[in-house]
Amino acid sequence: MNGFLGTYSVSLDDKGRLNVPAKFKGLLERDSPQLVMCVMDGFLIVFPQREWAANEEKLYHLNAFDKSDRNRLREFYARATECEMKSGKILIPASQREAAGLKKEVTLVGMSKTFELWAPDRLEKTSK
Amino acid sequence: MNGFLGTYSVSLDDKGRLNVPAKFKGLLERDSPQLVMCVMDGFLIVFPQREWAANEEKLYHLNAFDKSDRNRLREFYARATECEMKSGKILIPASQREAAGLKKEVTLVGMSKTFELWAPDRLEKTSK
DNA sequence: AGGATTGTGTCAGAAAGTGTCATAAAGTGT
DNA sequence: ACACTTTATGACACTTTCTGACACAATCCT
Repeated sequence: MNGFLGTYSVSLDDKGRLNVPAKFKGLLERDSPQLVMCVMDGFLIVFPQREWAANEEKLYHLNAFDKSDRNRLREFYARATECEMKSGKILIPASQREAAGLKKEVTLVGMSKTFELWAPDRLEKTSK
Repeated sequence: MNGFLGTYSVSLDDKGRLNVPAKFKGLLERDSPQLVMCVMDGFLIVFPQREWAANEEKLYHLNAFDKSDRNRLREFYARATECEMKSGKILIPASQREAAGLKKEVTLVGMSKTFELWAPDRLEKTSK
């Protein structure tokens, strides 16, 4: 597999779990079921664990005792949550669902190393 | 696990104890229940014991006979308290609660190696 | 000592998260 | 086009986690 590709429309179950499409499932299983889900402006990005770690490295030069550096670190970490694919599903925490305006229907967009979760209406607006 | 990630809203009990979210609890249990809690500008930082020690090392290069270095050291140590997670909870000393303006609701922000405790209104202000 | 304040363990009910399965829908090979 | 396989959905039962409260222990104060 070449990474996460394509657009899928899936529906969340009663507890807010996302059923991972079979094609993505394969990728996650090979790597690891560990994920980090991160709020961006109005949508969510899902990083496989390894990919998240790679992004985190870019922050190592920041000084946690410096006020403005610390603010930048906080922005990054505060929006993230650890998740796991369990029984082929990913539970999207209530706070993240809300941040991304996710109701029942969710559009999933592959972005190679990561993938995104969108409320269908929001995606439509940005792609115009 | 990737360290402390995400934002949680928790409420203190009648004695000012914080109920540690399950995801953070796991991390603390693996390391040790020993913590150091430290007042920063208007919020609290919680260091797992090991992380505190690592940070302390960074301060060794400061000169104990230099006035401004000494002031920085004093600030750092004077505001720190040792704590422990007991029965899955952390008691936040009254003085720290006051310094951070914590009432019933507390927002907990993961910062990878450490995490922060905020009064919700204060956090909102700084993130703007 | 007695009373107040602060700290600690525990538990019940509510809320949130998890595993599993039956059915429906979509995809595949011949 | 058909039978068959795989995948997705919705539902249910169950488990874990969170909250608020209570009872008790330790400490401090006068």
